[in-house]
Amino acid sequence: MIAKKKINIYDVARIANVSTATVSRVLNNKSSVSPETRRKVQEAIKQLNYRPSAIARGLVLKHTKTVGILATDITAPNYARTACAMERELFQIGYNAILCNTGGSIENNKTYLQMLVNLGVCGIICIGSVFKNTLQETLMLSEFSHVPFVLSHCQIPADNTYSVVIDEMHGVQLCVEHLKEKGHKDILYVKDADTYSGERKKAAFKENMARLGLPITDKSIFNTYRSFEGGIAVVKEILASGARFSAIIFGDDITAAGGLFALKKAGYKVPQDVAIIGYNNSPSSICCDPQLTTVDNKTDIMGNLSVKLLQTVIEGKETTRLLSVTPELIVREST
Amino acid sequence: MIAKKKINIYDVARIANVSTATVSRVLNNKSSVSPETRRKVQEAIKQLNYRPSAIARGLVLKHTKTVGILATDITAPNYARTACAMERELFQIGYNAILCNTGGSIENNKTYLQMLVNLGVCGIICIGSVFKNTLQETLMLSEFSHVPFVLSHCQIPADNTYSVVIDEMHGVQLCVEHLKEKGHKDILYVKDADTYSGERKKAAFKENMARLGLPITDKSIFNTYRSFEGGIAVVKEILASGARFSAIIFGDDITAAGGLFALKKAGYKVPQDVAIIGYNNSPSSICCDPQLTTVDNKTDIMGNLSVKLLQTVIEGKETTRLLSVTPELIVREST
DNA sequence: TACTTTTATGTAAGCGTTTCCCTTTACTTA
DNA sequence: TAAGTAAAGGGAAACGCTTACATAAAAGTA
Repeated sequence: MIAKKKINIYDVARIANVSTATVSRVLNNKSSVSPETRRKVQEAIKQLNYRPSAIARGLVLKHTKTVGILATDITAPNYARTACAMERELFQIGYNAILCNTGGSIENNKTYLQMLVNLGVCGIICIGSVFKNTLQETLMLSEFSHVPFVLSHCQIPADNTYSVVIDEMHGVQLCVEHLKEKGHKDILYVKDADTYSGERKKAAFKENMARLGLPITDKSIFNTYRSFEGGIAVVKEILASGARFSAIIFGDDITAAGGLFALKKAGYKVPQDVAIIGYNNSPSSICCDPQLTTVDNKTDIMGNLSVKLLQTVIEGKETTRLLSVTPELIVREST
Repeated sequence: MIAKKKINIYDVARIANVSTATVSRVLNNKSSVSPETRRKVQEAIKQLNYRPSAIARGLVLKHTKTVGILATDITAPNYARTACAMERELFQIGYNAILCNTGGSIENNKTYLQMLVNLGVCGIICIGSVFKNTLQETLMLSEFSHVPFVLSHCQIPADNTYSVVIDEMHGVQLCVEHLKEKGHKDILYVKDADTYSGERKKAAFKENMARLGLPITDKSIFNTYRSFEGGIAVVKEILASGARFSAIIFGDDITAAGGLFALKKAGYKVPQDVAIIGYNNSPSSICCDPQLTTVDNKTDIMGNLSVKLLQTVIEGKETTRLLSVTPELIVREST
């Protein structure tokens, strides 16, 4: 570590033979600096290889030009892609992104939220259901409500929040309609996450089945945990339950992949004997054999919209509180 | 937005009837504060719900207690998991993590690097080959060499850097030996990324084939791009080339999955006609049918070690410059 | 010409912390 | 008892920037 004296705005001012105010002005592209002076200053900056300290700037401005992204699990391809899209978009409009992976624990969330605020972020975007419990969530967020934030892939029953969500209702509707068209009647739904969208999809399933006049019984919906193993386990349970079915909709591709695996092991042919639909259009869905029909929920658009929404909130403009994006059914070999 | 006056250390000092110096002392657990005073101050802090500004603190301390993680592509499960592990570990030892997804362009990298420095990070960890070109990389990093940094999943030919890498040589060795044991002689390698580890793996392949006395010709190594489609394309190329082979090692699972797909379409049975090995033990590898034999490169350990290494560098202690972790072969159905 | 306005620049006061350097008080110790 | 030491806490400078205010020069304007 070479002890390198950090050069500051005074050094630049001295070299350029002007005041720090002037340097600051050229730094921030303020008007009323003569071309000649501007040139001198820029030269000095280049010569000294000077970079303004974001921290000092943050102190006086009361904010750093950054926004925090709080993600429950960056390991989920879906969230990872959304986060990437946000990052790109933010970068585009001059913001830096601080990505935090909370793992979903309430304690972690609170700590990270606090840290982001202390760090002077201009806004916060939460990806996914940040807290497990919605009440908790509402309370928690109200504590930080003085900093603009938007919820992505999630929505909570509080009227002071902004969210952009995927239209789960529509996504599931596409699945059910597609299956019905293919002649299926006995359709099962596997819920694999206790999150906002998990609940939404389940509700959407019931509603759409009813709407299309398809049978829905107490053996229409099964629960498991999101993973390959979870998929295997739930299929075993389904088989053991004696439920009638010719198609299964899973809440996520990886769970669907596990289910597919178990189904094939049990002697079922997919899609001949049973059709399968996954969710999220993750890389895994394309690796399955047969390749999974799945729902793409437009992670890029989600990310972009979230950022746009946050921007308007930051700028204090009026805007709608809820943005909904329409997912798309990707039909492949499993149906 | 409620205009909430941010309360500061002066407010606390006033309420607790002490000086700001004392408040600062209890904040930082410094000695020589009487229990009585400490209690008073803590009470005031609680009463006002005061949180010290990380920015102001950063300004005087010359650093915020954060480290930057520069990742080429957070969308790659491998890197995502490493980043998560780092984040957890950093959080553990009291650091905040700023995760940046650069997309790999030189321009982006430079900008992000600069931003991190300006933000006062204590250190930087780069995941993956940050720059495409190694020379560039060396130059670039030397420009930022006054802030401690470590390279993860990458290593460059400069003697002032610290890296933790996966022992690619060993990983590929495991693959080749495993294949040889299974009776394979004509083994192909598909390189799918122009990165540090891509090059390493290719070199390791050649070396191990030679060491084990297996044939290596100008049709032993093929190139493609990392993706499902890339896998399909390269298999078509292999088939068209007339190369002899009974096994293929891919540089990544997703490419292997594409290759598997193409192979099956072409009428090959896996593993009977041809064995396949992927790399990275990603979720996709388990979704394939047959499930892919693959190499797990210990993302958690990589993450943890990177952080530990960075910590010792930050603390200025002597340490080894290169840490190498040993990957593990996960044998599944495709071999 | 004498005035008002505009433009270009400098001065210095913050922003919210930490910490160096004092002072005061209390306690030892010979 | 007097001098010395340690503990507790305060005052104020410093960190590197932005910007309100002040000032001076240049340019209009009647």
